[in-house]
Amino acid sequence: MNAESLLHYISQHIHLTGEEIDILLSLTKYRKYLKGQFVVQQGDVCQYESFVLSGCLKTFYIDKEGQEHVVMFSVEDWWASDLGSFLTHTPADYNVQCLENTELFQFPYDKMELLYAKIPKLERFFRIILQKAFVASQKRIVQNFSLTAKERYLQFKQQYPQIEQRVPQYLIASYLGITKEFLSKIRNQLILEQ
Amino acid sequence: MNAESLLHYISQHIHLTGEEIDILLSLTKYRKYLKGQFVVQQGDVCQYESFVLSGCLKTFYIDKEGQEHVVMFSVEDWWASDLGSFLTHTPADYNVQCLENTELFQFPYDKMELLYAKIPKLERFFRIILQKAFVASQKRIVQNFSLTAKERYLQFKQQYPQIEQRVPQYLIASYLGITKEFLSKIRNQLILEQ
DNA sequence: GATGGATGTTAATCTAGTTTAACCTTCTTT
DNA sequence: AAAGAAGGTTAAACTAGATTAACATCCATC
Repeated sequence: MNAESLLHYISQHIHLTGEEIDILLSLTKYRKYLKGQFVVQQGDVCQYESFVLSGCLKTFYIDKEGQEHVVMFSVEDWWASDLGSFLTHTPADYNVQCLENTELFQFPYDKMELLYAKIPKLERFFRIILQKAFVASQKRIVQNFSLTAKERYLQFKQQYPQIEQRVPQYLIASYLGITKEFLSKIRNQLILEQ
Repeated sequence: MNAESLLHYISQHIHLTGEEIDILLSLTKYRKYLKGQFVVQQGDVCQYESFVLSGCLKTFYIDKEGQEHVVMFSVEDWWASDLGSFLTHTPADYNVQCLENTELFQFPYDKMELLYAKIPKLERFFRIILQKAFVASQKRIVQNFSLTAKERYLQFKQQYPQIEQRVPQYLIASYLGITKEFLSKIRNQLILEQ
């Protein structure tokens, strides 16, 4: 196990003492998942906020027509969870599934209040990362409206070059809100263009 | 001036002592705007997080074609800001404009760290409202992909009946990511249906 | 009460992106 | 090396929603 990357990530926002680190590690847990395994299933209550130590996951939603919509990808140093379900302890709207063998560091629902009580600085930490996540989410909403599918794809490639390499095309299409056939057409166009 | 509604809103999430309330009020400010006035302008740095005491605002983005895209509406007991600009102190991507005469309670950028230092509980407060905002934002992304324009309109009416009454139709169309002409068509369809 | 600005509607034409369906290419697994 | 799965491509027919343009309505204010 190796919590180094989590501690390094946290240290970019707040400073924890050795004692606080011990408390943090005692109240959270490390877990490995295999490619294909589900960390959260639509309908179940999401029990963890999971920090990605290694690997890659997709968060997706199955709509009433049975269509899959990718909400986000999570790679190293990012989070995976159905936050809505986790916070309100109600059934999850989303699935979270591993696209590769994955190592997670999990913050359990029933330990959160204790964690915040023992390490109040964590309030600040989560406030800061939520601010960033919210800003990014708002930006994505506008882009989905103001950009064409081709522009969104180019933007995605530029913003997440690592993810583009690791994830199958049809999932990227889903993330962009288009069909895999249309993404294939866009890619063909881009090749012809240069 | 009447900070009651802000204090009531805050009290739903954390408890402030009388002394803390005094500090809060001394470091923030009340301001009135007229219909049409801009609270934030695209390109300027956003100086405040503003809590809405009364009135109504739109946050919108002008794209490179000059088209307006409404990102959110803010009414009583909600927030208005370009959070990305506010947090990173960089030029705003969005405009925030009053749709009615509006009373705001403003948290200044250069007082935030002092506020957090003097009232650490505010970290928790903002963490909690950001969690909610992020969850809502993620949900909107999925809905924009998985629902038709008509379904999104019905959903909007149901979720924000107050806003639908107060705001011109063409802005609702923009919020839904469709043209005013198409929204008009949808409304006509809905009338014919029943 | 007329003028103008802001809002809303209707209808014809157009297009970005979907659907369907067939086929191709790679990995895995046996 | 054969046989599937899983992923990716192509192309024709289709549709949700955009665009354009003309007209209608509701006001505020001179």
